[in-house]
Amino acid sequence: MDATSRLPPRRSYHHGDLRRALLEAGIALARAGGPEAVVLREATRRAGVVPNAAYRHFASRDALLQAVRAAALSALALAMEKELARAERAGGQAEVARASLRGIGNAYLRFARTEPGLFRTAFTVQGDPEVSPNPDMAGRSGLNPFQLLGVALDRMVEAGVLPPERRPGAEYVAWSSVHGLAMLVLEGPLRRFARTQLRPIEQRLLAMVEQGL
Amino acid sequence: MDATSRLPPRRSYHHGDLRRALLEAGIALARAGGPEAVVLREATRRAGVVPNAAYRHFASRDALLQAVRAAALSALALAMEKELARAERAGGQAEVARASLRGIGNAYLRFARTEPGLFRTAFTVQGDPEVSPNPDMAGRSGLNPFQLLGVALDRMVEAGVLPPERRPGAEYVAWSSVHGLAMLVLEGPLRRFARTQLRPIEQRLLAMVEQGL
DNA sequence: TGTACATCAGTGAACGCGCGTTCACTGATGTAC
DNA sequence: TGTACATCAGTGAACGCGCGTTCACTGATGTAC
Repeated sequence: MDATSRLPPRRSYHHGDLRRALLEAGIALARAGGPEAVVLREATRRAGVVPNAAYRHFASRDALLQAVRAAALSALALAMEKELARAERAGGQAEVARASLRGIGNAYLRFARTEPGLFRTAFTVQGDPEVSPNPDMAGRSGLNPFQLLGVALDRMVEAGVLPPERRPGAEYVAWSSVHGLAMLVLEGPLRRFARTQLRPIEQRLLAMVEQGL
Repeated sequence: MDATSRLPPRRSYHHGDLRRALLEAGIALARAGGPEAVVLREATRRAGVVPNAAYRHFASRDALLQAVRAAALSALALAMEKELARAERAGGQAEVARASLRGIGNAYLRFARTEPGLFRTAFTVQGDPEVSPNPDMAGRSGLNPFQLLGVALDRMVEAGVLPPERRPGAEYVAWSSVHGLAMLVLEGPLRRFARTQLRPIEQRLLAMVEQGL
């Protein structure tokens, strides 16, 4: 697209770190335009390399996309970990647990708001599932976003805020609510809402989850 | 794709009802493969007509897609209306109100489960918003799915089950939860779950919304 | 330290794909007198 | 009821597009002796 994003011709025949360069170009593309914007040829253009050179490092366009996706999930996991750490300084055990769950939800919604392209890349999978726990999708703890939500819910149980019998399956219910709001904001009827209108809706949703679980 | 879906060559030069034929082909395509499967050329093939003939009836591929989308929303609205009517026979006013909200949620989740292609076509908009209330998206009542959710929530307030001050914005919170679950089932971590595993999660989510609102 | 050779990471050129869309056309239909 | 003509709804042929991907290649690098 944009000429500034292309590199000047290299002087050396070898690139040096083409895999990383392609991945970073892919991330930039996803950030700007979501998964469908991750175009192999454009990534090679930005890396200053001929199109087919990508095949030394990625088996296909889809392999590149999956790597970008993993990076996006990892970024979200890192944001969640920060919130969890912050929650630990919240006071009593029950308060820590509640703050953890809210923190996870807030990190998720903030990620959707501030990085819509990466968010969509992370969560709208078109092809096959890929359920395997991939370390590339994780944060520093080695846990991915879904598992980090589990941590927050475990804290709720340990703190006696969530009855143990309601723990199984709780992540699906919590995840659904927050994910749905994120989607409505990104590509649904809430698309045109300003951030100041969104905040109260977000907080109300999180309160509902906390209470209704 | 499939030869059975193509019509034998017409005997008359004029088709007779090409617009309807194209729309129905488009709906069939969306049903089978979601929005990206709504391919103008394939629709004309199925209607037994040359590709550019479509332009007598639709200004562009996107116009056809929007018409299909409206039809999908209308189908959902009809399903919701049925649930609302059924809820009216539920007993006392409070019980009717609760049954209405649950009915709306169930209709939504069932639509996502049984018509994933149409669901995705209805709700994953790639281009511009189109917020205008379009009668083509409505059910018999003239209300679209979002407005029908509003009806259920109004009933909750009238029945005294939902405090009036919590009414504004309630549709966004309710919608988010249910929409999120539908998305996770269609293209998220719940994709591989059997229907019997899904049902309890669905019911629990709806209970949470009812309580947590 | 120097040379021979295998391996690696790029280049160059070209494919086929199916799509949406445009143009100039012609057969069929409906309307006015 | 019959004819003349405008309008409508199709046909036929062709575009350009940018993509992912394959093939045979060559320049650069690393390794063994």
